[in-house]
Amino acid sequence: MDAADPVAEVAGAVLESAGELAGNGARSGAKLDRPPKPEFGDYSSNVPMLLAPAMRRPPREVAEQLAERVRGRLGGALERAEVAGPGFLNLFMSDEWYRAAVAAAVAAGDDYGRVAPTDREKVMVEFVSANPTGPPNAATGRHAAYGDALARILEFAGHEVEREYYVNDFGSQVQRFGESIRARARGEEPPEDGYQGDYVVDVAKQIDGAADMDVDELARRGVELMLESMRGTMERYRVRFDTFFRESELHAGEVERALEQLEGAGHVYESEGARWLRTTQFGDDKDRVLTRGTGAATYFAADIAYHQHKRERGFDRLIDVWGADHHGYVTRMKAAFEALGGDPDHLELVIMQLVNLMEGGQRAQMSKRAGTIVTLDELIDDIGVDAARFYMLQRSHDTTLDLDLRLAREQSQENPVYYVQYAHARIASILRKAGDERVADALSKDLAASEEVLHPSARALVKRLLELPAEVQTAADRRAPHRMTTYAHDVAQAFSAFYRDVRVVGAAEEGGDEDFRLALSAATKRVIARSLDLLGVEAPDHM
RNA sequence: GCCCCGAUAGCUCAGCUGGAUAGAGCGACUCCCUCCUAAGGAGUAGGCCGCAGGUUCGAAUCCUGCUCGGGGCGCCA
Repeated sequence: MDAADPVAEVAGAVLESAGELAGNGARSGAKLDRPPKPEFGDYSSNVPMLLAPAMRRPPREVAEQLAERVRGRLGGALERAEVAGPGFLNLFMSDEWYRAAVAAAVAAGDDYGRVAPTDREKVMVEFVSANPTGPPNAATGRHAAYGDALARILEFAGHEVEREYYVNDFGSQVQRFGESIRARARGEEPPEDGYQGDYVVDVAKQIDGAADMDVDELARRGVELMLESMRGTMERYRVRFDTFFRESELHAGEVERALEQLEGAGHVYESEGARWLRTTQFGDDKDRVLTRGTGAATYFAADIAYHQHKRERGFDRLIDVWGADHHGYVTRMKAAFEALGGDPDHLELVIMQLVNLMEGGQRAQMSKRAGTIVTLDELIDDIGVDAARFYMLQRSHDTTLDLDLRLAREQSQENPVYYVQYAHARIASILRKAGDERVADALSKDLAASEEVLHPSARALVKRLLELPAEVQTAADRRAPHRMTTYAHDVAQAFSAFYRDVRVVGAAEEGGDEDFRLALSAATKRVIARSLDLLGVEAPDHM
């Protein structure tokens, strides 16, 4: 049997058998599922129903033929195979198979769950990229948790990943930031369209002679101070960026170069004194301005240069994490990317839906401009990094997230994250009780040779652990870190049932194999730790 | 008007590249610590999976149309 992936071995047996029956063409859509009820076996396949039309036989008859061949292939790993319902093939695995499966997971050690990509890519994940004119807020927290977790997952799935923060340190907003700092330094109110928040006062205090300083210089220094503070918050939030790329760098020639390239490709025209990109050629509903009548480049032009710059840095794939308010920007960005010769499929623009910070049912506003903010730091102070990250990652990125502070605060002990962490700590406690030497000894045993008769709870737990590689793959492929939160919870739950039904330390007293149970517990601990790590959440040994 | 996202249990949401009797957490109610951590466990109640059609052996899942909610439609960034 394939020691590396017991589930793949089962799937392979089914697919190969199907190929023998109907030829290799008839396999698409074939799946190995985990059935909803124990009576339906450990694994089931819909293959018979898919093959039936091609074979011109009733699905259940096809299933019988398939069962025969699968039995031959799997031998002792299979307890029995049954045909059920409209034509499902249900497989019941033997203890022998389960023991070998645990042995395989244990043997993989900390690498368990790591998947080998068919196509290893160099990926850039650009995220947060919040304007450095205000403190990070809850939305920043969602973007940061998502981008970071996605990067962790892609790395674990075998890709080479770089994390970048694009700093918008250029243009009118930054200008207004400088003006606001100067006003505060002079003890005045910021301009109407400036930044009203108190943090501007703090920034002003940190810059000597701010009252008389040039606005551009003030803006520059202010941005650097904000960035420094952002970096601190991100570090606290366990988010690390490989690079901070400043928009201003692009205005020293990169933007002009990108525009010339577009012009050379014949996608640019002049009208009403402005230069336009013919994005309509690439599916946009209207053309977009590159340089204004004043001659100044638009933000769009800079962004084009930025993405061209990314391409030139040799990435196979660019993933940008954007806020919901940027969705209208997607088509034109992809259009520009394509106009420059890029493959639009290799530029992924992930749109994060909003975070609504609620306070006891009331909506808390999050406008950076008005300065009425619950900052990310305040959120972390309130509910902790682990809960904050887990909460932010629990939901799919394309659903609006309601985060009720009062609830998160009150329930911080009842939070799902604590449930998962508790399971981890509990296993740590069991292993402590057994002792390091006992555990090391158990892990070194030939578990496949164990005579442990698995309790249904143990079987359920093993099956959960075996899902890790597929979950990692799915989370990576679908850019869906939230999958790992559900999975982590499921594993914790499966362990709780195992803990309830099966004694680990002192297993011999109830006729069990302590070595096997210790190893299974250790493997579970690793899986939980891994799942949490991919989310950037800690896995404590004590709680 | 156009574009994006959503609509699943009282609340917040998983499940969505089609499978068997639709799940979790929280909330409500009833129980369980002589026993490796009760931050735990067992159970009960709670669903026209927004509506209407369509495709299919099979639809919460795919397609079309509608309804409602959120967001966006600058020579702002």
